[in-house]
Amino acid sequence: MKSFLDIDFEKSVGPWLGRTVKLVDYHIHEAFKLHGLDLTKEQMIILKKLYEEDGLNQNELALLTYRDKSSLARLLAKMEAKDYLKRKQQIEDRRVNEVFLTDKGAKLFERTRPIIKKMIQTMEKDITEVEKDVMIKLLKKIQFNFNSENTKPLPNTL
Amino acid sequence: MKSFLDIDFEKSVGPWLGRTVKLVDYHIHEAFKLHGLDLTKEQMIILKKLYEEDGLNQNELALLTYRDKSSLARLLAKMEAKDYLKRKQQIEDRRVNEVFLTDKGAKLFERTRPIIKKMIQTMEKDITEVEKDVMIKLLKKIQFNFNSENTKPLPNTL
DNA sequence: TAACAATAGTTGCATATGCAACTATTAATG
DNA sequence: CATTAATAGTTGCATATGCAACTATTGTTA
Repeated sequence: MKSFLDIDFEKSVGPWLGRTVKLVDYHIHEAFKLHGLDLTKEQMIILKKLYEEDGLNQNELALLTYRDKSSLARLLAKMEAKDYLKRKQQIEDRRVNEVFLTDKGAKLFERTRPIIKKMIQTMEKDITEVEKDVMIKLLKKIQFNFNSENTKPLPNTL
Repeated sequence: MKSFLDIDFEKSVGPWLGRTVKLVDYHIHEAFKLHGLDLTKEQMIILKKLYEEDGLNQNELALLTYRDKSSLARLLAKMEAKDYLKRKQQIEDRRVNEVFLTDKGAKLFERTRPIIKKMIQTMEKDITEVEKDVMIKLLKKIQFNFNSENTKPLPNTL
């Protein structure tokens, strides 16, 4: 029941992209578990943004991490429960929560760095700088193609 | 609070891959919604596999789609409820469920093809065949790198 | 043959995600 | 100033996902 329509799809980069991302996610998860870090990839990304700039509010974090604000809020709740960060209501504008790393959160993030660094080395082994640049260039082009052919504005999560 | 450790990470392909996949998912979702197809990308992939080979069992489908068997089972349950497919217990081995497309499911899948085809055209606009091959070659290499540096066997879902 | 092992699938618990509707607060406007 | 609009964040409902423990069934083996 193989269809002639399949041909294009099989040769598309889409499935390859998806599977690669899945592998990356899996290996990050495994590495954190192996090192006894109670942390997901998504939570690590939050820590990273706060480590770069502490005191961001939830909206800014959502934009920076391409997540829906509700999804972000729930991530923060879990991380606050684990004492990785703290939300503080801004006094000038009481709608806003500013998010700050705790010492525990900052130290945890520092422990993730060599793990991630090693994972990138593994992942990009035998891939030259030029090839990496080509890949990123192509990924950017794909993203550009989507955005340009789009009448409807993209949601903040993308 | 910018750290020297960031440099490598920012230049890694990882984040670019992730964001691109997210965009692909979003656009597939939007396109299906626009055409009134009550279907997710994941469900479409199941339809695709069954369209190619009807009567696969759940284990085979899980392997083919790189999903956990429990995740797959739940996808099937939803799709069976929408009458896109039907599970039939095998009589020779009553542990096995064979999965068959319904007419509705097959017709639905056929309706997705031109939509997906067009999306791929949009996505890969101004990208040459050579570039596409390079990209896929690099993605394969990344996948190979992960698998080779891995003592622990990968789960079926990858 | 009876006990144990392997296999297919399901279920509980957990993660993450987005959309839409909602609350609270602040800003804008008539 | 009072009503309305905009903004930040939360909550309900839905999707998908993986792991581990479980059931049911079949295969193996002592």
